[in-house]
Amino acid sequence: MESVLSNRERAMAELIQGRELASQLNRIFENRSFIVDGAEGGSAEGIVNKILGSFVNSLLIINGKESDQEFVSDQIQGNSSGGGGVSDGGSGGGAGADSSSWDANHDHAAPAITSEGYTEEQISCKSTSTFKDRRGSYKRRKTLQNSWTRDTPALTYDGHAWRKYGQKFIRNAKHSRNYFRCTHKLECKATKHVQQIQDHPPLFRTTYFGNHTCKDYLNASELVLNSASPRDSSKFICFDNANCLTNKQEHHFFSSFTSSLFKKEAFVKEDMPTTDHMVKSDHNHSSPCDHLVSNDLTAFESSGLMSEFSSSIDQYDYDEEFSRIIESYFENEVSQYGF
DNA sequence: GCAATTTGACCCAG
DNA sequence: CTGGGTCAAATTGC
Repeated sequence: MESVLSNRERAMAELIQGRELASQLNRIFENRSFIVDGAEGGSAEGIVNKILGSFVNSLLIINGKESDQEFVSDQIQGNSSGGGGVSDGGSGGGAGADSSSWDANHDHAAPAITSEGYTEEQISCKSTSTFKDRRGSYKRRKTLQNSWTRDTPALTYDGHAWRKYGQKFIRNAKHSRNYFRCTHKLECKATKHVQQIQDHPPLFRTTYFGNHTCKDYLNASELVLNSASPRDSSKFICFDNANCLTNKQEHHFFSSFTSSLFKKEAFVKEDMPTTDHMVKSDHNHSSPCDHLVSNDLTAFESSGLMSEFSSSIDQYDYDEEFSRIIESYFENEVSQYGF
């Protein structure tokens, strides 16, 4: 049996390794041609995953759960590698960042609104339909311009708050399709729909339409986890703070960690180039790269790492030195990128 | 009471 | 004509 001191030293080593990886990440952001060895070591995502892996490893060591390391590592890698590794979750759709031709189309397609909010055309139809039920009275968009899709194994947060406005069983599809629009529907016309296209392993296809014109995508505090079934379509995870995430008492570090991740996402949205995570980018749309961090959240979320992570923090009676290292680990290194 | 979700109705592009 | 996309009343949850 190894002593706590020994474990601590090894945990420190893991953290130091993670620190070095964070430095690599820094170099990647500074020089995108940066190359390291390893299968996916050269990608920002890969390095982020390694950082997370190191951090989790250190916590597992501290808690004597090293046997789980391999599992944890597999989970992290598994959620980040391969075509299906895109971890924008189904319902947690991302936001478009481009200028939106769809917005224009959508706006243009929107018929003249009367004082009652209906077009003259629609009003003319009242005679044939019940005056009371005006459902479906709208001008459907003509094309799917400015849309793009993502296939992901899980449903994760994408930085935006979405409201579900419809659900439909699609012909020849096993699962229903769920329709979402931005919560700020008055000022933002971004929409998306999510459909589970595969059962084993689960694969969700999210199709985005238009771009977010609302500015507070960092304020979105909820995450739709799974909308595959009607009953499950309203599961949310609150990322406001560590409480929501872990159902445990707030932990300063973890809280800052999660909030930092979303700051990072905003950074990535603006500065990162298109990555290969977009399974299909069509309609002349250059994909917004907003999933670097989301992927990592997925890794935590889908593998149960979040709970493991937080519980480890809770259980470990860390001293000030350890706390300092952890905080500097992210604040000094990663915060350079706006985490 | 308010906001979000559910769900059936309806419209319209293809 | 069909079926995907959207609307909005009803329902649910906080």
